[in-house]
Amino acid sequence: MAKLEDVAKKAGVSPTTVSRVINNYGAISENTRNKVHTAMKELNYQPNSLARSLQGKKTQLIGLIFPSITNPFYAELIATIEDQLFKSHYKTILCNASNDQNKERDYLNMLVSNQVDGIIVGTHSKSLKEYQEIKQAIVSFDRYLADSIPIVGSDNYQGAALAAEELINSGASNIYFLGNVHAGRDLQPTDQREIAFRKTLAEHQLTPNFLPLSTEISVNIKHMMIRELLQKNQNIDGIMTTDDLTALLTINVARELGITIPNDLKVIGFDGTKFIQDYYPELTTIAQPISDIAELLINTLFKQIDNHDHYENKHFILPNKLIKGNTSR
Amino acid sequence: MAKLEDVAKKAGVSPTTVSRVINNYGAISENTRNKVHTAMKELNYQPNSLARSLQGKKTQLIGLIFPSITNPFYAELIATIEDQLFKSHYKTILCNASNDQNKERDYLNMLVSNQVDGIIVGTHSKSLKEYQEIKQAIVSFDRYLADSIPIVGSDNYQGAALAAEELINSGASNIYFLGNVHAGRDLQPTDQREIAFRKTLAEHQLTPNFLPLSTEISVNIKHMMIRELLQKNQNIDGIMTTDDLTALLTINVARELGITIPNDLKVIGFDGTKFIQDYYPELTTIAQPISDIAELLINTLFKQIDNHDHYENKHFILPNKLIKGNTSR
DNA sequence: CTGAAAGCGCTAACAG
DNA sequence: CTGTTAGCGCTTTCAG
Repeated sequence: MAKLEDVAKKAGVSPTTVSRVINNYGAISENTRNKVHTAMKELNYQPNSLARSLQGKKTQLIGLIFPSITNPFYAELIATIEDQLFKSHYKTILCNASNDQNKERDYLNMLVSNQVDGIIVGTHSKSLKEYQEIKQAIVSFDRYLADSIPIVGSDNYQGAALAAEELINSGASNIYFLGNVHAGRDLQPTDQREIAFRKTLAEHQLTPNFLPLSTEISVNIKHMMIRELLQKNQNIDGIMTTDDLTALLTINVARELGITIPNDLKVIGFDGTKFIQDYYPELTTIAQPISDIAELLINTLFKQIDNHDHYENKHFILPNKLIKGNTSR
Repeated sequence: MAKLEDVAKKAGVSPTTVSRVINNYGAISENTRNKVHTAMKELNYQPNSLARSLQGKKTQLIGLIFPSITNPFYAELIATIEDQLFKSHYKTILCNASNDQNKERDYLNMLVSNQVDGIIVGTHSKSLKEYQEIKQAIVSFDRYLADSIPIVGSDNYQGAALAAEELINSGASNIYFLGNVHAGRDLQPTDQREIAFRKTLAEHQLTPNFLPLSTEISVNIKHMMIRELLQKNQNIDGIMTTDDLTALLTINVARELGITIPNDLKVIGFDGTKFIQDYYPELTTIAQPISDIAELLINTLFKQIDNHDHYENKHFILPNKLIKGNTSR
């Protein structure tokens, strides 16, 4: 691996000069600049980022910690963030925490050790105490980590209320909520979905019903649980889920059991990724504004990096939209 | 950010001693070890990886360059690789090249500058000449990059032949191949799918038909093109696609047009991710051995890193499997 | 416009 | 068992 000094020798100049042309710093004669460029080409020189960042220069690296990359919602959010960061000349280090606290901690430490300029956290398990002590710029997607860490998310309350109303307007009255149900301790932003569901149904004098489905359990088991629910409870006529994949599962189960959608049963999902709109357009769902979320996450991070802004108990909330398919109405 | 020297002062020892306890190197008395640990805790010390790696120590970082993370096949392959690497105490830097040559080049340079211990490349556009000059350990998924870069992939020929035979055995005779069609210049491993398709049909005295669908074009346009094909060509009775998503699209179009699957039309996909098996179990498809691919990619990389093995025109090929759903037969 | 020298945070001989 | 010293590859005063 050629180093700066090699380039300097080859070009017949000092290391300082080479550094200057690389960084476009100070005044350099056209002649020496050319000599240096030629030498760099010939040696196939790649600057060593480690050495450079060791001086305190920015790494131009942003770490993302997310619970999963196989879930289309996270995949699209991550891809959008990555794309926008790239356009701002930042590279992304993606860490897949897999809903595993220890892994999350390891990756967080790795990011800190590698001096990333900022961190975007999207994990949804209970939060690590380590976040309290982070010195770098940091922002969270839809989850409380610490008072000093700003949160960006969609309006879970509004979205879920929209979903419940859509089911009710479609004529459903025996409605179930499938998905993560609030554990009991600290309230996270996504718990607003459950709260909105209860409230909206109450406003219409309807009883809210629940099938708790933790993110931990396997898809096959979820499938089985939904199947049991629909078999035992033939009068269910409305289901809202906390993500689109569970809605897909529900539709599959309904088909297996000969339940007609939307006549016998109305289904509405949550997330509304491009993936679902492309490959499962029939699904009615609540679409989160992925692109806006990404942009706001990044802006909030950049304000910390560039202006040393500091936040305290800050929560940015973006509105969701209803996408009407054929599984409701 | 506390540094090693701060810890040393606080513990009343030399920097070397602190370095020794951090790296578990040499002999240290229980007493000093404790003092150092206490000091580290109190200062919330995180070693600076950059400084450490600058000495030539390994970074324990592996870079992945993939064309997309929103495609379920890549998402699952990436997640599997990441998981296995993590278990071997390597962290992953995921780079999303988005089918963009310049982005791919930028990320490659970034990985080299950041001194990653190895690189796994899964992009499928035409290859950058930069790969010729890479000095680090490197391995490619299903694509030729340079003679010195080993390739790991599934048996595209066998998989596609399996798919074509499944359609023929299901009674199809007017069969189309939808997906990437070989451009004409250099032959990539995935081009074997098209070759196998032609060959297999010829063996059965059938004419191969094609609807070329580049990965570049948008899903909506693909949808439209498939719709036109099926409308104009009512006697098509078999379709094989080069990925499962295109198969999903085909099924959607068929439903729109009132074409019954598998009676009127048999469809078979390619990839067979867990995602498809979970949420679209009816699809008949060719499953790539994702977990084996991940393992072999990593082993091949580790042999270069640990044993300084060197490969020349090496191509590892893993077999595919048929997964029977209800869209064929 | 160009160079010499110091130092970023850490590790690795070499001493003791 | 512990400390001193030099140096990884680069940037950055400070001189000229």
